Amino acid sequence: MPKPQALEFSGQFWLNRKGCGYLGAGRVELLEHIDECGSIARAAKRMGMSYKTAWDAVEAMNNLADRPLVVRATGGKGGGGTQLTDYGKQVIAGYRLMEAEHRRFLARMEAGVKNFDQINNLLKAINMKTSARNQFLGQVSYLEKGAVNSEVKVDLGEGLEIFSIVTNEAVEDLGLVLGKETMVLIKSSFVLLSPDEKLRISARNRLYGTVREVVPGAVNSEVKLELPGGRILTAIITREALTELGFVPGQRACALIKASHVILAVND
Amino acid sequence: MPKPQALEFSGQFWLNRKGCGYLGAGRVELLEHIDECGSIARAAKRMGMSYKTAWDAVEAMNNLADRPLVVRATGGKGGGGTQLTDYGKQVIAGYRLMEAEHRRFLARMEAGVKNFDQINNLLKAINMKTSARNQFLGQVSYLEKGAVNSEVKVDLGEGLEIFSIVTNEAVEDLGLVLGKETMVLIKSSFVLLSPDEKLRISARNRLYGTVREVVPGAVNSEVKLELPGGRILTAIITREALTELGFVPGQRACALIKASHVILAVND
DNA sequence: TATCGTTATATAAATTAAAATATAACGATA
DNA sequence: TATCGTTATATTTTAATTTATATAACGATA
Repeated sequence: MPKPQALEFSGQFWLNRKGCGYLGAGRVELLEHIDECGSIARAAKRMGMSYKTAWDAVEAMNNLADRPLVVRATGGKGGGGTQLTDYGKQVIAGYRLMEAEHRRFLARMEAGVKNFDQINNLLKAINMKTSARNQFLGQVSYLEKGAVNSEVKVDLGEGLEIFSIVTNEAVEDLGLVLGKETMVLIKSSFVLLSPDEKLRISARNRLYGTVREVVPGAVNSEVKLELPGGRILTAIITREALTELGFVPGQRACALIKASHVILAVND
Repeated sequence: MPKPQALEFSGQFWLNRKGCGYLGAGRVELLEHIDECGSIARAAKRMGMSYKTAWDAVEAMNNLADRPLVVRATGGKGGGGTQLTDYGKQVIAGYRLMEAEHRRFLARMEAGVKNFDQINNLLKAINMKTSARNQFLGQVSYLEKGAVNSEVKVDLGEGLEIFSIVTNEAVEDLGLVLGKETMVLIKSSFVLLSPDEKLRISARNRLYGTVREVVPGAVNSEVKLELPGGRILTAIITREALTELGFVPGQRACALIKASHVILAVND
C-alpha cells in the first residue's frame, strides 16, 4: 500500500487538423498577444518567442483553419500589422473554455485519487453519462435550507424555472449557491403529462409546451414536448393514459414534475 | 459560423512529484518493456530508446516514488537484470487506468464539440457531479427490451442486485449490454424503509441492511443503512414515519426502491 | 520619392537534446 | 580466476530544434 503522498497531475491538450498540430497552449497565447499588440513581431517579442517561430505558427494556423484567424497587412502607415478576425477571437474563447474543462478534469482526478488501490472505482465515477433523458442547464435563483432537505429553484431562461428538493448534504457537496450554474436531470418516466393547462395538482413544476412527437408502445408510450426556447422534454406515459388523453403533435400540453424527482448536477 | 470539419483532440498527461516529472506515457511503456524483458538495456533497445535515457528515467522514477518500482541487480549469472516490484506493477496499472480515463475525456469533448458556437453549453455537460446520494458500481446481468422501456438488472456484487427501468433510447445511447460496467444512481428521497423484512410490496428492489445513523429533522429525517459489503444507502423519510417505525442504529431494515426510480450511468 | 515598421522569406549560427560510444564495476558460474 | 551480460557512469558525436541575423517587398504618409 503506497503512502498518500503529494501527487500532482499535469497535462496538456491541443487540437489537430489533418494530422497536423493546429491549436495549442502556446499558439493561443500568441494569438492573444497579437490581439493586444496588433503585430506578430511585437507579440513574439513580448512572450519571448522568435519572430520566425511566431510567423510559422500563424501561417500554419491560418492554413489549417477553415477560415482565417488573422488578417495580415504589409506596408501602410505603421508598416503594416496583424489583426484577429472575429472568428479568431471565437476560436480563442473556445479553446480557453476547453482548456478550463481539461484542468477541471485533472483536478478531479487528483482529488479523487489518494492512492493507487482505490483508483479503479473512483475513476469510474468521474466521467459519466446518465440515463436521464432530460438535461437542462440553468442558474440557481433561490435556495431555502430546511432541517434535512433544501429547496432549490433553477432558472433555465426563457421564463422556465424548475424546483428541486435535495438533501442539505448534497447542497454542501455540490457547492450550490445563488447564481451557480447547475444542470437539471429528470428521468422521463417522472414526467406527468396533462392536456389541461390549468389543473390543480401538488406537483411543484409545471412546464407548458407543444407536443412534437408521439411514439406508442405496448405498455408505455413516449411523448416529446417542445418547451419555450426549443428545448425538448421527453415523457414516458402509460399507453392507457395516451389513448385516454389522446396527445397528438401540435397539441398544447402541460408537463408536471415533482420537485423531489429533480436531480441536480454541477460542473465543479 | 465555422464548418463542422474534422477536429482531432489530442492530449497527454503525466504525474509530477515535488515539481519533477514522475510518470509519463514513455516511462510507463519503458516499465512495461522492462517487465517483459527483465533488463533495462533490452527494454530500451526494443522501444528504440537509448540506454542512457532509459537508465536516467528509471533512476528518476525510483527516486521520486515512495517505494521502489524496480529492483536492479548488477553482476550475477546473466550479468544482472531489472525486475518490477509488485508496487511497480500496481503503479503501471493505475497509470493505464488514468490514461484510459483521460482518453475518454478527450473523446467526449471531441464528440460533443461540433463547432465553436455551441461549445459553452455542451462542455458543461461533460464533467458532472450529481446530487444523487447513492451511487453504486456494478455490471449489467440482465436486459429485457420492451416497446418503449427496457428492464435492466445490475449486479453490484455481495449478492446485491438492482433492477432499473430505462427507455430504450437510453439503452442505445449508453450502450448497455450484458456485462457492461454501470453506475447506479438513486436519489435518497426515493428510498423507502421498512423494519419488516418480509413484506409484500410492488417495489422491485429490496435491499436488506443494518441502520447505522439517524439524523432527525423537522419534516424529514435521514437514515443511513449499511448494506452487505459495507456500502451505505442513504434514505430520506418523513419524521412521522421515523417516529412510527422507530429506526435506531443497529436495527435490521429493508430498503425499497422502485425500478423506475433508478438512474443508470455509464463511463463511456 | 524617401521613410517607416511591419510582413515575408531565406540563411547562418547557436543552443539544446538525444544518441552513440566507451569503460568500469558487479557477482554468480563454469 | 577468467567469462559473461548486465548495471552504472562519463565522454564524445550527432541530429534536431531554435534562435539570431539579413534582406526584400509592401504601401500609406509626409
